[in-house]
Amino acid sequence: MGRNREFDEEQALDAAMQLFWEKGYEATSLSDLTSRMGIQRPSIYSAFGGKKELFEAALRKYTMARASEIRTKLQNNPSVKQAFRTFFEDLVDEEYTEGFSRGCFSINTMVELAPHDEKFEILTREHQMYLSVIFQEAIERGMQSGELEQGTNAKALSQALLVSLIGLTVIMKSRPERSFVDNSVEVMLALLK
Amino acid sequence: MGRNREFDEEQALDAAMQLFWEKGYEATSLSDLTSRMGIQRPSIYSAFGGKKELFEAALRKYTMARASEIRTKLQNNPSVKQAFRTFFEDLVDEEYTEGFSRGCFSINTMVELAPHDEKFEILTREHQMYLSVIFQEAIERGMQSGELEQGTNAKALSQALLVSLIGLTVIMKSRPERSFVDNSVEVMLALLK
DNA sequence: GTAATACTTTACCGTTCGGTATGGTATTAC
DNA sequence: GTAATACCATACCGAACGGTAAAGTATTAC
Repeated sequence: MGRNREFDEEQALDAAMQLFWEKGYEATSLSDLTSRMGIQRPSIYSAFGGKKELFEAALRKYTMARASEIRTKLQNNPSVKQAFRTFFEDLVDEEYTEGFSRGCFSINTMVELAPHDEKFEILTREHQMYLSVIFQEAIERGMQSGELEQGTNAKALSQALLVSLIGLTVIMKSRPERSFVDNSVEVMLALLK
Repeated sequence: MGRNREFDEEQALDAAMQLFWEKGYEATSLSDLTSRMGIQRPSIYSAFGGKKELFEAALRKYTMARASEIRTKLQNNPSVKQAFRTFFEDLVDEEYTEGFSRGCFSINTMVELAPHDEKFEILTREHQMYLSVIFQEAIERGMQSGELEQGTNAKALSQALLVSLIGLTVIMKSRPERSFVDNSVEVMLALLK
């Protein structure tokens, strides 16, 4: 009995995710959230708990979506080298096309919250570890198909590529010349051989 | 005429730098600052202007000190390969030795402020560009001495190494297993040949 | 229809925020 | 010594913060 929730919880969470992604945790106020989510303050508390809990839910939603997106992109191409190239180049294209650089929600959180909050240290670490495994599996596929050298250290290489991806994502926030980023991508992709 | 300033401005700025470095801009309050700097609130305003201006002064102090520190480390070793290795390994050691990961003040600022404040976009970009030139000069020295291959693209390589350095610094905030970082460093250093 | 229930809305809570006006105090120039 | 000056410390400002109590409203079960 009783009334049913009027707003779409998933849709509201998505709006919160966009906002936290853009502005980070501290700089996002509850007023920002209510106006963007289209619901009132107590609705946030009844549906999600509080600001921190809402942030965590938003981050979880983001990391799950992002991981499966990356997995798909790397699997869609029969050539592993081409798959990584397209992935990196698309990433750069998107950041330079948009007027604004959101970067990666998980990376932003690693910088803002992970050093002071163990929950987010763990959450972001697990996401990065998961991505590095996705990278590793793609590289191992390339080794099995003969596209990549047999002697390749798939684990170390995937970890280095992930670290480079993070570095790329972060430095683009300072809007360096496009050639800077393009050069870096070329050097990284040359590791795949 | 009139009274002279009682506190050491440079020392107070240094305390502010440490605090902003640890906690970022938004999460650092004026109360935090006054207690750590050992001075009262109006003294901050008369000496530095305001919170944003104090932050900027602290960031400038940091980037200048950091750049010259890095330049020194890369010049101190006759072998460029060894210089980069020591530089990266020391960086990792320091982060894993301390219980707490401050990372790099400029990188933290790139993530927190650069996307929303052009002044810090420019400031952080210029610092990164400066570092990449330091890297490039080191690599070019290595090419002249014959330690590195003549065909090396010094510019692209230095940019890629800088991007990797940023990625390393950031991912360490999530405290991955040490082997993860060590592996990445090995792959990156292998680019120097 | 009725009573119970759970959501929405409004208004408000104490606290903390960045920033400043004010008054006391030490130092300077003369 | 004296007057002018500039720093220091306290107290305070309005605004915004995260969070919640209370009242109104729609929906449910019976």
